[in-house]
Amino acid sequence: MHNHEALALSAALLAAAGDLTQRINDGVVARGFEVRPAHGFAFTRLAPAGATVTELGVHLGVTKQAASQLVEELVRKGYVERRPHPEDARARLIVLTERGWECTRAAEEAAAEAVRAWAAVLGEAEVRVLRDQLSRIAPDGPVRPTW
Amino acid sequence: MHNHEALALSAALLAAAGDLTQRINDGVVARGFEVRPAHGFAFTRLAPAGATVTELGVHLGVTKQAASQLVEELVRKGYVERRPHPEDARARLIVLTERGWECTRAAEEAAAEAVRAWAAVLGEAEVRVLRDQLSRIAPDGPVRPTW
DNA sequence: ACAGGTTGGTCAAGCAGCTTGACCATAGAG
DNA sequence: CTCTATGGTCAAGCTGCTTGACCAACCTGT
Repeated sequence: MHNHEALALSAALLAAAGDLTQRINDGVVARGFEVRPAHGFAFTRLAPAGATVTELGVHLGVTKQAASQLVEELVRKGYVERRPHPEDARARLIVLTERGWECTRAAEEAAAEAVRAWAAVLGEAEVRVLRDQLSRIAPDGPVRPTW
Repeated sequence: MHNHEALALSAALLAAAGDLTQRINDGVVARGFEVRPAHGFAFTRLAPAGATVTELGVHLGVTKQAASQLVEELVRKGYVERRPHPEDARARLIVLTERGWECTRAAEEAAAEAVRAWAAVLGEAEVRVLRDQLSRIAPDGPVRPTW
């Protein structure tokens, strides 16, 4: 593979990621939630069993202070709440509220919608292959919100 | 494909894009260029035959004012220069300097290096398939630098 | 038991990079 | 030869991040 092809791959990857991010966020906003993409990335970390502010910062690739500000905003908008951590009195466990779960489901719907558009171009099977390939590349790297 | 799988695909795509972006930029910086990722995205638009500030803004997904500021920074650092536009006296054609071309080549090398790491995991053929699939999804969408 | 260092979280200030709004010069249509 | 649209810059403002300082709670070793 020549050098300029590698750069083209990068550009295609970034364009696809940007396209998808915008489609999902647009879909969520259209369903009546006041959020930005970074919030969605936070939800995917919080959904399973909650997380601390510091863990959230690692997941998003930002400082814990920035993560704390983001949580503050989500609390204000009613999507999450801070609870005392069951095992560490210093920490707080951030968990989704019912509204937060609704928003997460809306994001899943919007994501499925966007991916269906891809499936129409590539075919269902190809999309599955694409997902499998991608998941082997950066298994649990941080989702860096800005560049 | 279930909804949560679509969201997982999105996450994988974003993580891969973030990973790749950082690797490329790290590689370019290590080769002695003082740039951030947005500059690289600008270069890919400027490389073929130059571009106007407005065109650059469209490519990057920002306002022309923001693009103008970015160009100003690149001029200051010696990577590009503003020339009178051959067909429109209002416009200016932004073109790469020799140093700009060096930086572009460095980015291509760094990108090839990063993609080689992927090929070690997926196999050369799979990477080619990946690129082809991606290029069919968002052919020339803007590279949105922030979210 | 407790001193010393580590870790989770917040407060506060600063800043980089973007946006909006205003403006000028040139282009292009009628 | 006006009238509107377009390319570009200047200026001001804002958002979301960073760095630095700090407190409270944890966790060692002694």
